[in-house]
Amino acid sequence: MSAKPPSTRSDAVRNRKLLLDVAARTFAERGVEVSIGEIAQRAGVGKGTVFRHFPTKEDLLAAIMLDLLDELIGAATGLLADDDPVRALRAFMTAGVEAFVRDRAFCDVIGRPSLQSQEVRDAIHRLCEVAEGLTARAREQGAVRPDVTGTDVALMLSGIQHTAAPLLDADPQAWRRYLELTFDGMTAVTGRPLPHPPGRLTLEENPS
Amino acid sequence: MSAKPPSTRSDAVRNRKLLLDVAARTFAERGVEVSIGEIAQRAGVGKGTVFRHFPTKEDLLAAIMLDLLDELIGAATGLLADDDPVRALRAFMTAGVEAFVRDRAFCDVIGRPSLQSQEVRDAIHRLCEVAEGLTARAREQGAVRPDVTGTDVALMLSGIQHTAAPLLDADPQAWRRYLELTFDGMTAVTGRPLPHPPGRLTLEENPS
Amino acid sequence: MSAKPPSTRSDAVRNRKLLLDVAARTFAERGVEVSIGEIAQRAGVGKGTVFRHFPTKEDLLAAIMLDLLDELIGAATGLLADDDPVRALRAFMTAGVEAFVRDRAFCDVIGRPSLQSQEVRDAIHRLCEVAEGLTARAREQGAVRPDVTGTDVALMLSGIQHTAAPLLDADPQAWRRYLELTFDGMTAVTGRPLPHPPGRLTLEENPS
Amino acid sequence: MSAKPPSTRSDAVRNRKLLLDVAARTFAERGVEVSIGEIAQRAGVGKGTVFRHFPTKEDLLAAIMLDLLDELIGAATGLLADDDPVRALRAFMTAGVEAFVRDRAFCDVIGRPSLQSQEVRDAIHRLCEVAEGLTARAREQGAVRPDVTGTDVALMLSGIQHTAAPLLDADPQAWRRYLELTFDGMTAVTGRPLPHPPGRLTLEENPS
DNA sequence: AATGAATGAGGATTCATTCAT
DNA sequence: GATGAATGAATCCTCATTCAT
Repeated sequence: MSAKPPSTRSDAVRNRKLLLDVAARTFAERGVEVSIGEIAQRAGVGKGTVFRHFPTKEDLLAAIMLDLLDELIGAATGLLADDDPVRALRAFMTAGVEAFVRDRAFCDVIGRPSLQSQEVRDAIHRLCEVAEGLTARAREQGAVRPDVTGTDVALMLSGIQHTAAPLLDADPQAWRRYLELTFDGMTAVTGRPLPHPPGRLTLEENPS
Repeated sequence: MSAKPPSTRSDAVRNRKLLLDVAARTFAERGVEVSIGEIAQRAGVGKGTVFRHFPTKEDLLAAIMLDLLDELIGAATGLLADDDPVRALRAFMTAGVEAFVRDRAFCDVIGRPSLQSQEVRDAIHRLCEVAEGLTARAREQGAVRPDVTGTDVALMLSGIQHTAAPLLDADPQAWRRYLELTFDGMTAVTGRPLPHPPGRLTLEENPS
Repeated sequence: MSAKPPSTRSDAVRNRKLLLDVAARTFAERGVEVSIGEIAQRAGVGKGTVFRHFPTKEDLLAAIMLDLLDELIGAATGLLADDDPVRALRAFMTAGVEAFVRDRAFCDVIGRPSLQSQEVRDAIHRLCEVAEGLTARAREQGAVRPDVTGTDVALMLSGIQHTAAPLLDADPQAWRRYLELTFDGMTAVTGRPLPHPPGRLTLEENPS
Repeated sequence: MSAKPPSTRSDAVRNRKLLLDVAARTFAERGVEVSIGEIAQRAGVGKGTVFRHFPTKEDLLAAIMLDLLDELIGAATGLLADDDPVRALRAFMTAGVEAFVRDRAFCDVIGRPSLQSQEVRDAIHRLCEVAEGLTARAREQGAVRPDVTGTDVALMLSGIQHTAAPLLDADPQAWRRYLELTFDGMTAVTGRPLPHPPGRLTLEENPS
């Protein structure tokens, strides 16, 4: 009852698609702060249309984030078929960091649980699971330390982006340096286990 | 001459201190978005009082950020005297990540150049320099890879915080895991240099 | 492209008109200092509505001043067709002084260049030009002294209002006395030229 | 009981004088809008000191306006002794217009009755009386038209300033042109009386 | 008396959201 | 369904005035 199914009228479908595209691009460039007004303008539709398709700004944002997450999950799932686990894991992390680098809103949302709808939290959880699939294969083969989890890997994508963030204006590829460094940390053979148990993301609304 | 020095009157000094404390705490908890009105309310003073001490919100934020940065720089400088370079570097990074973990506004400011005053940029630059001092000693002794710079280290502090961010509500120490992983990446002996040249932070205003 | 054209939707048109009316009346009565909030209240709309129609207070003021100036320019242009140049000039000055007398904001704007947008400056310039047209005809026929310009005439409209200002509450027609006196000064045959060259209004923003 | 006599303590006397000077200069340059804070700063005293000497901003303004008016009244009174009535009248008007040209706040106050205290209104009344003295002498000698009054003359001072106002930045002497024109209007022999009875300034508070 | 710290009402402006057309 | 007009809460900031030091 809360999630009214998207209309199937052809113009509405088209508009919904258009809005998602434009909003995605706009949020990506400028973060979650962009106003609905600007998105509507860029899309060439009225603000009312945005709100018809997405009852609140949060809903619109969530839809876009879900798309992004699904894409990433899809890519990761595909990589499970790669017969070189390390290459697959690296490809996944590369794609993941790139997604963050490209999208300021994605960074905002992942970094601020208060911006996450239940659906987004669920998708993040699924992402962690595929990541775990990829990680497990590399782990089993001894290519990454035994105590690195899929959640670790997923979380580090955002961390790598943020490490590089202050450099990205001047050098859009700066993240590659930190991805490599992180990768080396994951694969390092230290003999010492990581000093803190791995995390699990909270699936429920945080009542803070 | 344009920036009048803080008053030395005892009541004003007390209030200024109170304001900095309350504002620092508030910014730390909720990020740069908190309104001056709320800070005033929490401090039990009128809005006008905040503006008397800090002519703009930006000034207040900058003062707090400078304090934080100076503290960190001071700690790092002290660690230069430690005779174990690796221990010193690790201690510095620990302190740095803790600073980010404790303070959402610090994360906001470091991650968004548009929020940085020239003074803040300068302080960040100084921080990178001390970080380089600490890193160089560890590097010279072969404890960290030869191509890791102080700026790398400083940048990674923020990255580590962001990696752990989604876990911190449930587990405030989660960052320790990622600090260790990062540290291992820095110290890993791979034989391969990092794939992208190290960055330099821009010192001037970015005219974007 | 930056200044979106006023909406043509009937309710918006009505509201825009209402807003202009109310704002014009309010500005007229109380000068440029009235707050947007008060105008909105008097118009029975929300503050946001005012800002939707006029993005800044300055824009609203400019729109009203332009209307006023255009009206005056239109009247003056019409008077160019009058076959009695002196009667026409007097009619123009009468209309002009009346415009000032009726409108405190008009006085404020004309008297304070910092309140003038480029469009307003341009309109004032056009007003001076029509005034010159009217003046020239009277001058040619020897009815006004040879060295009185259209700009002189336009400027004196405001002067006459200010002369009478302190009397207007008690006697709303008091300006007629000073208009006559000024007119007599303009038409006086003294044989002596005016002691200072005529002025030209600056068309560009004053960088003071 | 409402007008506490100025203190006679030497430092207080000195401060009062200093404040009047600085405030007069500041008001003159920038009009009645200047903040008390700026005046205090320019005078090198605390805001509290300003309010000790002048309980409200209005009081300070009134004191300055009174000084200005008294000076003008004094000069006019002196000119009553000049044996050339026309020269004297012209000298008075010159001094008067200059006073307005020099002082934006004077213009503001004269033009806006709501800014006038009872004392200021009284002084304006006295000014009109001396002006009448000067005018009468010129009138008797047939040098100005028979129906021009001292109040007319006094009022026109402000009008002349406002006529020239838009030119004054570019040409600080522009008012001379309009003073002459006005003077010629006053002295014109037209045979026609002015079309509206002379005004009298209201002495009481206007309950608008 | 002098100071300048504190106050809070008031002002312009933005923006998510609702609703009449 | 689409539109964009209306709304009003929220934000930063200014300034006359009061009052503790």
